[in-house]
Amino acid sequence: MTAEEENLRADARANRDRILDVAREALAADPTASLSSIAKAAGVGAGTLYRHFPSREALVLGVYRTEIDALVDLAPRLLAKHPPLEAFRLWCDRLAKFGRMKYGIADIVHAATSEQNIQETYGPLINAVREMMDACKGSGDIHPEVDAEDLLMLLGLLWRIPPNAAGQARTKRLLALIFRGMGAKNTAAPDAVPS
Amino acid sequence: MTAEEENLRADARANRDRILDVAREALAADPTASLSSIAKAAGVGAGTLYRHFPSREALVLGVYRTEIDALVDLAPRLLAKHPPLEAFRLWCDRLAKFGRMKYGIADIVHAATSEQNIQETYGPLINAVREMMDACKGSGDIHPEVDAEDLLMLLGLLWRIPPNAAGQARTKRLLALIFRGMGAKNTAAPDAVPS
DNA sequence: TGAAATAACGGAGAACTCTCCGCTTAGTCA
DNA sequence: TGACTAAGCGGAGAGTTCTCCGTTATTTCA
Repeated sequence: MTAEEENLRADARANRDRILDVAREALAADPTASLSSIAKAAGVGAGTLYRHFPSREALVLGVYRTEIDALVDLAPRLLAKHPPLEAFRLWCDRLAKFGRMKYGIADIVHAATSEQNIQETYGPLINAVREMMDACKGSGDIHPEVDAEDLLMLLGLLWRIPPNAAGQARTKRLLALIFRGMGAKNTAAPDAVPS
Repeated sequence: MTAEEENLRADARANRDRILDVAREALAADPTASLSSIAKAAGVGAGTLYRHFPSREALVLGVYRTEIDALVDLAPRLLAKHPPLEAFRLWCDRLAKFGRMKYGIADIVHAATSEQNIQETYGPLINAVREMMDACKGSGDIHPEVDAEDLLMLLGLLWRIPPNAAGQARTKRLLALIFRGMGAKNTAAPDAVPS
């Protein structure tokens, strides 16, 4: 997953970084900012932007790469400190919270689920989920036939929920439903969700 | 929900019908057919098409309105013939099947979940779900706190699954997970899903 | 029936996405 | 260090989406 960043000619790499910098600001200010305006602001042609990020989704994923990596890193750390099921619950809460912060951009990420050019960023996320699920299966906390990709699909849904009070309640209900659907017993207090 | 069809001037209504006719064919042939090409084929200006259907989603929902209505009508008929939970399961299977047939268009429908101008078509679907869920709650088959809109969000997800063999397996797994999440006991044979 | 009122039309045009391909330049090797 | 060779650039342009608003048609009602 670093292949896209290494083996790049110096100028290409500089352009890539510059585009990401500009895009981070532009998208934060307005999630619908046009790609051509981002290209112009970064001082590159549209072709250059599209070569590096073939779609809006790819660019967004690039921009939030850091946050996604952090989420991936979090998984083993939680597993080390908590029983599997609890670790998994906490991780999902964090994932939901991340989506809540990025609402308006989240649907783009979600739409990207099945695109190949996204798999590179998406893959590590799947691995993190799988790792946690395997731990939970090992401890008998969830059904063994539940699939990591299935689950990530469901979790991606959480990112499409508006970040208001009603949305937070819905997130809580859906997470509860999903965990129950995976066969988890009601061990966690439903109010233990950190804000 | 008929307000959009009544109170229309004669020419407007004729245009609306013609657009739907043309769009049905054009979208069946190519789900990415441009809206301007559809407008041209229907012999109306772009403005007219957009006034009737403010977005691609609205047009698609209009085109599949018949099928959606059929799905809505199906709910009470199933409830009359089967125990609540079984009726609900059968209905969800039909919903999944519908999505499978319309793959490529389904994501558009899914994306429209929170748009107001879609609520008219979306509303009856929610009502159908609520009706079945209430029956299931009445018979104690599912948890009382599960929400109809939550569930429809989850079911909408099924429409985004590719209609191949792997996709069908995933659909089955997800439906099983969702029903388990709602608190349903494993009553239905997992192979009872009609193709 | 003949205006007046207003619902609806339709296409020009602004803004955008994405591709194509001739040109430029970084890396390489004798 | 001077060319050679791809990798990379960038902008023109084709195709879209969606809006705006002057024009046209349908109702209504006197």
